[in-house]
Amino acid sequence: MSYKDSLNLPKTEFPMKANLTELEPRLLRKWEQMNINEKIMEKRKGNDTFILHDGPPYANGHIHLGTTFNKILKDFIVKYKNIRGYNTPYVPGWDCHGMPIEHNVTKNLGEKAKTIDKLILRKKCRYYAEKFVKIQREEFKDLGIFGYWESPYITMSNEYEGTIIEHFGKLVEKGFIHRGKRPVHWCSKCQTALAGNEIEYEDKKAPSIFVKLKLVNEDKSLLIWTTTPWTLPANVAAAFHPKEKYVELDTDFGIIIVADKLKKFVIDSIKTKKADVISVREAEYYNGEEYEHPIFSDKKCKVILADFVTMETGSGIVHSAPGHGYDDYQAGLKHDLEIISPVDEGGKFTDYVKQYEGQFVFNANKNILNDLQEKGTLVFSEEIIHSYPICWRCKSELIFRATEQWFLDINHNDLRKKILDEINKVKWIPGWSRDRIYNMVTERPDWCLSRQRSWGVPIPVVYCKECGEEVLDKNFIFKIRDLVFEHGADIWFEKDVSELTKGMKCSKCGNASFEKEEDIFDVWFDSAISHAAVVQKRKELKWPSDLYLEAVDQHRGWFQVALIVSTATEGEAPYREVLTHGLILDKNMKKMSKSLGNVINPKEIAKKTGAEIIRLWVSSIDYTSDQAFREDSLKTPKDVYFRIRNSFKYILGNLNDFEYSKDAVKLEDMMDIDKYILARLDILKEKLFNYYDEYQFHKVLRDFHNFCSNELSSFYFDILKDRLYTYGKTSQDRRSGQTAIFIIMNDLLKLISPILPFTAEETYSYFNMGKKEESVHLEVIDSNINRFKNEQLEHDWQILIKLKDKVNIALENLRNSNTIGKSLEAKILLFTDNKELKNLFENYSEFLKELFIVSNVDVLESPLGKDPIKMKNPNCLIYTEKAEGNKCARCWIISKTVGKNEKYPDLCNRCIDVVK
RNA sequence: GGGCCUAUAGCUCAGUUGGUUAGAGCGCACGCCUGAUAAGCGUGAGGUGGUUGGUUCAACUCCAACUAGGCCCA
Repeated sequence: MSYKDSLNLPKTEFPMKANLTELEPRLLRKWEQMNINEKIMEKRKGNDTFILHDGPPYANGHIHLGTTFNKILKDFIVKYKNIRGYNTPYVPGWDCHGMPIEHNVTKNLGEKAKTIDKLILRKKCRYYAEKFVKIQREEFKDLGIFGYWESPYITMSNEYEGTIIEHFGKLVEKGFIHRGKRPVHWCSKCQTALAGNEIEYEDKKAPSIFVKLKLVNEDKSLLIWTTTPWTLPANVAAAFHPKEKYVELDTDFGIIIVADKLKKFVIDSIKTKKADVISVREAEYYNGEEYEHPIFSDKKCKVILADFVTMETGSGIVHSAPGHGYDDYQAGLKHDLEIISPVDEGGKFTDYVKQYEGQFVFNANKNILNDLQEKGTLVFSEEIIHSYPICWRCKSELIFRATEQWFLDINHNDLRKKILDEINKVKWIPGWSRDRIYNMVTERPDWCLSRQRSWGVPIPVVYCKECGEEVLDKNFIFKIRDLVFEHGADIWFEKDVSELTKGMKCSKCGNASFEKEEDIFDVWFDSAISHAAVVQKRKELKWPSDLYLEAVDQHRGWFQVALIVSTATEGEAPYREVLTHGLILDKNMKKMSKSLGNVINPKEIAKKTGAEIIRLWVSSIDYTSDQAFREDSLKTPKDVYFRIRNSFKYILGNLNDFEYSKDAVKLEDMMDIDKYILARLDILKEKLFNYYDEYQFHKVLRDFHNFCSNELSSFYFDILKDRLYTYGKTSQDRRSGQTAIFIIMNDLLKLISPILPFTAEETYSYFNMGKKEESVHLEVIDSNINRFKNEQLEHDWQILIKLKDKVNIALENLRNSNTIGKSLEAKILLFTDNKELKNLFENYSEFLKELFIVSNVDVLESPLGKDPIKMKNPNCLIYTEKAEGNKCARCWIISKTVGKNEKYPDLCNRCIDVVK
């Protein structure tokens, strides 16, 4: 007969199949309805805070795998700190101004863009940004991320824009802001500066010329090569590479100086018959040497040393015009060179260059060549075709032209040094991240704050119409700030300048009419002040933040700009810790980009597998290095997920008749194996707490999964089954096991809830734990990790488990010889000469067969004649046999007691007691 | 070209201050179970440690160069 009904088999509604794509929306709705964030904040009020300040993603397009990765990592930390009881307000934010949005909006406008009113364009940009803030917000929420989604920070809000202006005022007040020249890509047809992604490249014809620059004191010349003769009037220096050797050559064109490595190239290019090497010298020898200006003969210029000089082509000596080249500009700053840019907005020479005044630079090339020729300094000239930057809109060739810009002086008031000091106070994770930003700050130039664009926060400065004097006045700026707080930054463009400057007079000439600055702030300035606009202003937050967490590109970006502004205005860093993660690349470790067509949409994946699996994937990898995402990247996380889920299901099923308050067994009354597994639970908790605290999520997941898989499923649960199923329902031993798995469930749920918030919530709803919160995320995990630790048990069980592994090998041999199928058909015989092990066998004499899941275990007095499996240290011989007796119809154990009882002829004694 | 990073089994990761046969999970192969069953258990096969040199009695671990890839500059 069947005794199945008399068993306590697991029973639960908790579905084996997760069906995450159905579960997740359901729980999201639940959280939305109960307003989970508000509830959590209410519950944690007054507790220690942990502030993770969100770096704002750009409100352009849908979220991608990188932003998904980043937000999930942040959520791990916020949810972990929360379950540990911290008050962790998380305010997500968006970066809303800037070129990419303006560019997209302008592109959509087509021809109309050229004539559109600035205010209307700004309005369209605002709609555009709003649209994507909404889209991204829903996409982030779908990933199970908690936070102030209903009141995020957006950099285009009145309050935020006002704070940007306020901080500009603070910087002005402290003397960090100055005006200076800087070369930018300039379209002389559109008469506007262009940003990086507005520049296209096309093959264009250009002159390629070698020109002699005569040394002042000697009858020798430097030889330079250029493809932009029109920049020669702006020449201020000749750059040598500091680490290269230079040779003096006696040629058909006189004695010329070129880089040793390029002499052959030069000789071939200029077609000189004579080329005798007179000397070879280090670049340093020529440093500071004076030469005659190529255009203005009475002007003297100097040789400088600069790293950017290449040995790929040319002569190894670069004609340097800081007003017309970025390298030159950088070198110019370093060597304090004059920044000359004698070219007007239309690309025509100004009166600085009398002989070419009014000529369009590209047309002037010809005349310049002629003049050089006449002078005899033009050594060689030809036409080449090379890739040249052109305007994305009108396709005309761009020039590099120095323009007036606003700068933040990185060296004012020792700022650079202070920033470096602050860097040393911050904890950078991983450690090398400190070196990276330290080197960057050491090298970086002044920060150019101004952009010649429309969509951004205006720079609140006016110029005197009469004398051109700039009014950089904190009182004026703060007045504008107040207007912006009230009306938004559009007010700057809406109001007439006379209204804005009412009552003001030029401090220089006394005139009262002004002109508005039309430039806006670099968007990095927007996000740089989030620590002030958000962390300082929101009452639920606390400055400085505990943590910033962004990808590795933010050392140049957000980490750095925030640090600069904060150090300049507050005197210290806005964060205590900075965590950097790598980037998500495609399967070939290549960057994902639209043009390569290898972009993976997280929404698509989530639709198929659920966000939970993406979260598990995020937690499974070491984020400190870049990660490849492949189609099968989610395969392992899926398997891991099902294993974890099944462990939960097993526990829930076996607790269906258990009520902790009534049925729990006291620790001292529990069976040793139950005490042991609880000791292991404490050890697991201790490790996971440490890993979480160090933000090492892949170690959290690894150990959590190993616990579920090794310690629970294949070891503890497998052994426990017999007891849970066949023992008397209310027997102490069965209740002991249930008590253990109850405690395990209670901790595991909370331990994994930061990584698997949906599954933890689902499991929690099936978990009968008496008094419950509305959500698992309102719970706090017991921080005590020394409840069950027991060194003696740990020691003993280490040996027993080692023995079980050996027994498994013995059983496998028996199976392979077709003697048994399942282990219950076997009997184990053990022999040991080790005292400690003998003792263990005595203490666990009744338990050994449960441990091995066999029907019988005999401890022998002496070894048997047959071949045993051997264990070393402690020594033990293991023999196997087929168990003797009959199979109990109820518990399936083979026992000699089966058949002895008339009433229950097919049951063993143990089961008869239960069934009775 | 410069600063910083990465490179251990098919995949994701461990490997204490250099010291015996380099570990785990997943996957894979084979087998068992059929009372966690679109589950569970067992056993096993997988690694010239990116490459090449060097230091050392001894290097995955230290040093150098190189290769491939990444970020940020240029």
